[in-house]
Amino acid sequence: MHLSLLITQIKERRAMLQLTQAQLAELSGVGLRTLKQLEAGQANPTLHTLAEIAAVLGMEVVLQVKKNTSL
Amino acid sequence: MHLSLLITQIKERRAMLQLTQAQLAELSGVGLRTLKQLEAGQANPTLHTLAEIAAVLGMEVVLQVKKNTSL
DNA sequence: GCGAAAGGTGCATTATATTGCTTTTTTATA
DNA sequence: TATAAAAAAGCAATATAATGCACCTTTCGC
Repeated sequence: MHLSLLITQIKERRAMLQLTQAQLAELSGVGLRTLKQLEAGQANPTLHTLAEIAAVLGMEVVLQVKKNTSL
Repeated sequence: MHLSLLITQIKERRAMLQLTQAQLAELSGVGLRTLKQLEAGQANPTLHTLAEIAAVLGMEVVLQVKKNTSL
């Protein structure tokens, strides 16, 4: 998994929308401390938390089938 | 967010690969109880748990930009 | 109908995600 | 450079995800 990619996407998207961490936290209903930890890569967020943040950023969490399946 | 959609995808994918919950739990390293709760819709899994399960199923968790952005 | 396999659920414990508060560090701007 | 805004980090409390175990229900073969 690429948590770092998700984090990058969130940070870039937030910057694009010109939102501060505090604003995104407020809009998403997620605690500021939680958002900070997530962006700092110091978190293993729940699906709910990730989805709430993503929603405000105009994104959604999806499961995508990978090209090269090992099983 | 559509937790139900993610759940459906996981269950269908597992069925497609002809894996039992016990087998998927074993392969992903996730507790059987955890997987059961997830498939039963009684869970708010962490990104790590979801990703581990998805990986075994040949899928990955991604953030997708939605068409209709409200902000 | 019986029995086995798979799936679902109650209960309790442990690990950890979430949170607020405070302080420190970084960034940007006058 | 000052200084204000934003971000990062330490600390501690609370909520809850993850887990195992036991037990019940469903499904499906014989």
